[in-house]
Amino acid sequence: MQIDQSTIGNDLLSRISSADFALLSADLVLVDLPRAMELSSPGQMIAHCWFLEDGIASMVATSRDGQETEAGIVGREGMTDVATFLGASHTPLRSFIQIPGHGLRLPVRTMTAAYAASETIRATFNLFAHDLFCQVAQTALANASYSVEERLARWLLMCGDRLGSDDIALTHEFLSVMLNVRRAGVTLAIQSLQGAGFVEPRRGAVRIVDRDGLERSARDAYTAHPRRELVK
Amino acid sequence: MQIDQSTIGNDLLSRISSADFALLSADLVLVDLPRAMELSSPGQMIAHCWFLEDGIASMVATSRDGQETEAGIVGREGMTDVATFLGASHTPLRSFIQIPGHGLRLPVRTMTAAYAASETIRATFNLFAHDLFCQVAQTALANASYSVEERLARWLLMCGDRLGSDDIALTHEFLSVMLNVRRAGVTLAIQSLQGAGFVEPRRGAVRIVDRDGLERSARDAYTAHPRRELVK
DNA sequence: TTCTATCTGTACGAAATGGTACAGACTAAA
DNA sequence: TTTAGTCTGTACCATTTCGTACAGATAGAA
Repeated sequence: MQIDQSTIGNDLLSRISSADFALLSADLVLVDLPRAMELSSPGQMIAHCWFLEDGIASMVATSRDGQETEAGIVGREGMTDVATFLGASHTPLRSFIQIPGHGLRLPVRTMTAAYAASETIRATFNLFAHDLFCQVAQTALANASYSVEERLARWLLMCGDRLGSDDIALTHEFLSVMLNVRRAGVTLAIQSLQGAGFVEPRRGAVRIVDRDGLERSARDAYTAHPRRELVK
Repeated sequence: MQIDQSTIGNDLLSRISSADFALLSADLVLVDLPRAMELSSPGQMIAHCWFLEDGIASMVATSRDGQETEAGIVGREGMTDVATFLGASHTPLRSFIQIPGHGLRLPVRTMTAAYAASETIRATFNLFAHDLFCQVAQTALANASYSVEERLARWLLMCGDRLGSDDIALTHEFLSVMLNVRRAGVTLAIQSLQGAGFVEPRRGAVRIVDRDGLERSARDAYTAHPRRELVK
């Protein structure tokens, strides 16, 4: 059963030409993406690419001693893992579903074949890879230079962008793991942002109520929405 | 005056086939790379790619408020900037020469044409891009999870790898900017590593005297040498 | 040699963050 | 409605790192 390109919410898949889409469509499978589902694991061969339609996947950098920090996030504007079309059979990053949703699964073999066959697919996917690269570099900067509150603000904004929503359903505990800070530190940062009137805490969630204010809170840790370059 | 591939010390250029090399060689220009030379600047069009033969280039992530942190480094194993062949006309990163040396300059136009023309060039360069991506992700992790001393140890090891030397000629002041820590913090970290017998400070330089010890100091912030995957 | 600029070592309080613990609030299941 | 589990708010001290300052050491220029 073929998937109709016009019904697709993933930006990469909907933007490519119908000829390019035809290179992929036979092997695309619509799947549920429940919370915590692991999309790729460090050190393991990657079997599938994942194109998100909604929800958010997180890419975390890991070290052998168990440290984990989020390097980047991907929503409907992208896919995981770029290692596949860049020719690496595995990745040191762990990708998993942070906010559940739906997406499309594609065997790596089909991805690499289409990438090899079509210059326009390469152009589209390479730009996404570059975009993600920049996001990760920005995360490295944020982790070295900005306070917990600023990093949290950046993170909420990036999630909001990708969800197209101002409700971000994640616990303080979870946020603290992503940002590599204390759980109590997240609570304090949220309170501070709440005091300024930028967010409203809920149990198990945070709601953005003043996006501009939140952007100011993030200072320049949060810059442009990554889609901008692709969409322009 | 053509450049002979066999005389080239850059790993990317020496590894590609002679047919692939022929796509580039007419436009390659051998250049000196003095300290602080800017190879690409945030927000500006990229005119040339740079292939290092020795020395080290630094890629720093920048924000508008003037924060700067090193996201990754590149030596003879690679080039800058990956944005060129990934199809982005500019990059948010600033690249400059950290440790002077020599290299080859190539117009972006030639790079993109060769990338479009040759699947094997794509394979080689894409793997490098993925490698660099992983390095930057690891930097994001290090910045969030490790102490100044651990990050410094990682950084010295990465430099040593790329230089093929244990003498790293950089001042504390410079290191502090790269790591986004106090200059005095670098001094203390070096003293600690010296006390353990892993490095020896010189004026304007640090010498690695016990590589294994330094690796232990870096804990798991420093993992594998990035060349491993490419060379294997 | 002498001078000057740069680099390094050291010190101090201030601020941010970590580690940990515990109580109250909320939610969902029994 | 009760109960158990989870989540959030708060507190305390320890540790790391920052900001800053200044003196001594070193290298190169005059």
